[in-house]
Amino acid sequence: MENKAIADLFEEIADMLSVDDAPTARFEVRAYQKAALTIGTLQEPIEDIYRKEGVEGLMKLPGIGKGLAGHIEEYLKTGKIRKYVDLKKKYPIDMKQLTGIEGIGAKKAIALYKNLGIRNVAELKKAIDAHKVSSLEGFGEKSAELMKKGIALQEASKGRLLLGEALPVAEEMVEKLKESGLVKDALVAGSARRWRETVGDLDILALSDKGTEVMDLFTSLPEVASTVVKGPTKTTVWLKIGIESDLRVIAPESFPAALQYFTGSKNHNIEVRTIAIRKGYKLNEYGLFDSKNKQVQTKREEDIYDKLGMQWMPPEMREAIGEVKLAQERKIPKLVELGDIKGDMHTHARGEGVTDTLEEMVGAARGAGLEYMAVTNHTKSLGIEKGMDDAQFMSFFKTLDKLNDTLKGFTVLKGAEVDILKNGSLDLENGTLKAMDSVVASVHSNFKMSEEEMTARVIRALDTGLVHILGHPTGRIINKREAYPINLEKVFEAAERNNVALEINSFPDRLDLNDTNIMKASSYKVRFAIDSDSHRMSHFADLRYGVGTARRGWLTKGRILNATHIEEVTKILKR
DNA sequence: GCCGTTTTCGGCCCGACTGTTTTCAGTCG
Repeated sequence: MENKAIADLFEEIADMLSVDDAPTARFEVRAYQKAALTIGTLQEPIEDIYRKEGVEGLMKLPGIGKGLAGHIEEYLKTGKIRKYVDLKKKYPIDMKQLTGIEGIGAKKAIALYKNLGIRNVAELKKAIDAHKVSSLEGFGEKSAELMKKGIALQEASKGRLLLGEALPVAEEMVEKLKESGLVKDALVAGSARRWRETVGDLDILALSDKGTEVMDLFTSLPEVASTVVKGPTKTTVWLKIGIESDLRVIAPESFPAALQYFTGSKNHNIEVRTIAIRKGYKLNEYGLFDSKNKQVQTKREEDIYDKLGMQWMPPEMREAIGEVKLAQERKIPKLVELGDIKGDMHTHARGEGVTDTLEEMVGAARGAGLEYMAVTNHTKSLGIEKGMDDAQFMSFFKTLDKLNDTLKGFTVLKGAEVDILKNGSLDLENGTLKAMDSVVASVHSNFKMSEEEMTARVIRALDTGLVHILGHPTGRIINKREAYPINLEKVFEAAERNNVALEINSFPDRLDLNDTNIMKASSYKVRFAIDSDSHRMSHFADLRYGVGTARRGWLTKGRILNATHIEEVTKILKR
């Protein structure tokens, strides 16, 4: 996938062009930035588009014309772009690293190079300490100090955080704003509202007419490490968890538009704004305005979409991948919701546990509103997780039978998360597996196989006909481990053939399948299982991340195996 | 460098905030 590399190159070309004095240069800069955004957020590998449709295919992308399509072709063929190489000779600096520091943009980075020969952050640090920066024209003591702080913060920055780490912090801050009585409403917008698997910052909106007081409270919250900028309507802080957070205080008449605007995505907003312009409106974060610049009354986000001839769509869909057209045709699907989930097909619990007991896990599942859970412990080859052998499973199932006799209105299903061994066989006897209600099969070892071998391994497991659910189908751990090489199309075919549901694992660092793979899979006749993979009581709360991911894959309730009551799920599992 | 139901030429989003500037430029989103 070359998308990121090309987007980065375009971004850097834009930065280097931004110091050009030519009157058209600033528009060229914008063109490169827009193209970088398009390519950076493209779902499909750009090399696939080029392979299938050539330069013409590239030119169909928004913001890509003849010139930029030519650059992309050049990069795909030769691995470099001449224009970039030439500019880089002029400015041999680590642009991405320098502009990554708060307060440094392209122009300051280049000014630092021209005047002091600074090429990277290490050299910048030295120059600041030698008081060379503060004496530079256009810079001063304060900006030098700010840069120094920026460097320290960048070093402490965690980049993009898991949604599962960031969202609870955002919710906590929103709660404190609300409790203060200073705001009429507050909520999380941005990529967190879209349930992206990772977030680069947290955008919070507050409805209030006491901007200054709200901001004072915000900057003094215990979650905040330091304040970056502070004004009555917009304040940016660094959070202790290593990312930034923006709070915007919005007036009531602007709230729907602000919510729409700050939820994004940027590409989605560009599409929506284009429609607004075509219909004679102007849409910005303050409101929807008609051709006489008079604000159109909107009470809710829905009203804005409605005025533009569109159906409202859930934030999870707003990634400019076809949802705008669907909204115009009024064909937005009703996405699965957390409340639709009736059971959990993949949990871990023991009769007597080192952590939480079986009874405690059942209590937690009930507390999460579930009607059933399959207990699917690991199998013997996973020693580190105390995997059980055939005899242990059969004896454990007797414990489950006894437990079920004591439960009313809740069912514990018998299952296993059976290891898919290196050769594709399953880690338990067929007879043991046949005694189970729910067999989740997963790969936990030998990740370093070729794509052919891994694909054949998983398909062989599915073709046993003994598997109900394929657990975390790609094995990726966000920010830690890549997906193992596997031909998912072939796996989806095998899942369809064998009536195997594909898991959407809700663990915040797994979310596997992810949104784009769910989309790909949904063209096959397969069900999905949104599972918590709970190892302790608190993990059931993570189901919402799996649901968010399913919604980002545009899934409806009807596609979800465990969005059915116990009677029906039992029927489906029995086949 | 892109783009076209006001244009194949002449437009291209803009507001908040900060620092160093005495009226504005750079950064950010």
